[in-house]
Amino acid sequence: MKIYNTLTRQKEELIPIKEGEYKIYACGPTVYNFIHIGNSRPICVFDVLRRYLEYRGNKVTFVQNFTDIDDKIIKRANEEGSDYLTVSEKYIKEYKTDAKGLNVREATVHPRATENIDEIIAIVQTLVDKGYAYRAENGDVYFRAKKFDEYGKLSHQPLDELQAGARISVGEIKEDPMDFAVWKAAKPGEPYWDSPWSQGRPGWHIECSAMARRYLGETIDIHCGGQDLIFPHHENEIAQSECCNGVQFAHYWMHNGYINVDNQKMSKSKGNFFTARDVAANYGYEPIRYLMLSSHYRSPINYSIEIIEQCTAALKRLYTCRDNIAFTLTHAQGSLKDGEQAVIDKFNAHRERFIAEMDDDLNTANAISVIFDLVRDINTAMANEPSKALTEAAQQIFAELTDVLGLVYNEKLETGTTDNSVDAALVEKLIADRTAARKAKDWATADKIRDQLKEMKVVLEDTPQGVKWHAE
RNA sequence: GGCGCUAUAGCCAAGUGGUAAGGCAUAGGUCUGCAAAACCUUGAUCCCCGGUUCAAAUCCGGGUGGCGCCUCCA
Repeated sequence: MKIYNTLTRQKEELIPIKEGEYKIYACGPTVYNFIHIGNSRPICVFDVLRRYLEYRGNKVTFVQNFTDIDDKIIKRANEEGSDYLTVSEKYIKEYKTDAKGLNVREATVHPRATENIDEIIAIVQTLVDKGYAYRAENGDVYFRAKKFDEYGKLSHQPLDELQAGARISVGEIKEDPMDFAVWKAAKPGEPYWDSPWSQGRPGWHIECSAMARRYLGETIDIHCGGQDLIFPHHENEIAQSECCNGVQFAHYWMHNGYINVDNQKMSKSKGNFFTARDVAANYGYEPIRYLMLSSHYRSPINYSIEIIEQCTAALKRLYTCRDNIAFTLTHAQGSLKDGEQAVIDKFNAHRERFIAEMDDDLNTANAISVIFDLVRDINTAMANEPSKALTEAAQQIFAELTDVLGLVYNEKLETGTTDNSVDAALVEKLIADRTAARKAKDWATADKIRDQLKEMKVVLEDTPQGVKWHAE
């Protein structure tokens, strides 16, 4: 498999440290608010990376952190008149609700910054001992960016150019404008932990270095995150980890593109964001996941409601196919018939292509197109009185491929309506009445019943094998 | 100022040398009592101008438009 490595700016063959095992670290959310559509992109994309690696027979250890202590969280707590723990607990819970809705599997470990203070202090201590970090007079501890020769190797920014353009205030306390905080002394009223330098809290970048090392070791295979984290966050992580441990931090760096709104970057600070929760309320979560996978993960996506509706329509086709298979399975019989082996061969060819596309830098857009090609073949086969054996083969490969992408995971495509319950017994009775009316060629009555069912959000399909219905 | 990304049908979106995947929408057809679903058919001089090549959406040069990072942000 090849993936694009931000470090080298090219597609590279993905080779793990230990064959058959991958250690992946993904930067998780700072939990001070509901996640927005943009936040849901890395979550979905890297969930697919993990699923695919496992599908190909690898063991994956996937670590995603929660930043649960941070300026924004403290600010939020002050606004709400609560404390940082209340805020972070609340939004971790909300995050998990959204992640579950997006069909994102729980990470192997979801460490929290505040549960790893000892590890963080240990790393800062090593950096101070080695001369890479220093205590400022106010109790902050800063990293000497210029002391690390390779600083800038991920973002490919020459140090002096960074300085020229950066609007970094040359604080009195820092030796150099490029230096960044690894430990921040608490201001009055702020939460703090004891440390050799001051009562304070960890800087943002150091926590990822600490949690990656504690749960995955000094060198990991893949580090993931959004493109906006390349600088300074990931650059700083590299500096801290490599100066501390003396070995390469991550072999591969993967970064997803942005979600834009009206071609502008969506961000919490701009306020032009849509939360996943809000979109899900009207369309369900799955169209969001579909959208994230419908284009290449490094390309920008321009979000709009129209796009979400197109995604919903596309998904509907997948759900219809799945339902067609299930319906056929209720009456299909026997082993493979003449000519059906050719259909199986076609299915297998689709699987091969699916794998080839995913192997090419996780081309989910093409992987989806393969699934649609498969759907066409399955639909054709299902319309042709297939044997039970063929129907089961169709069901198997459909589930197999959609599961790698984590799509088609609801009992029915959520429409956002609050009441999805249907009285199945009543539906069956009305269908029986309608069937009787149709037999008597009483079309008026038959259509009336169909309209009645439609008002109940039940859609009918007449097939040679009987009436098929589904709730919308 | 430095470093990058991007421009493909009405909309979304693959495709890095051999005359354009897939989805949505549209139109026509098959099937159906009518529908629905499905299936078939239907649509692109690949932003512009040069160049390289037997051959370019794809490589090179130059434009133009859009966007991002360099500051908290997925």
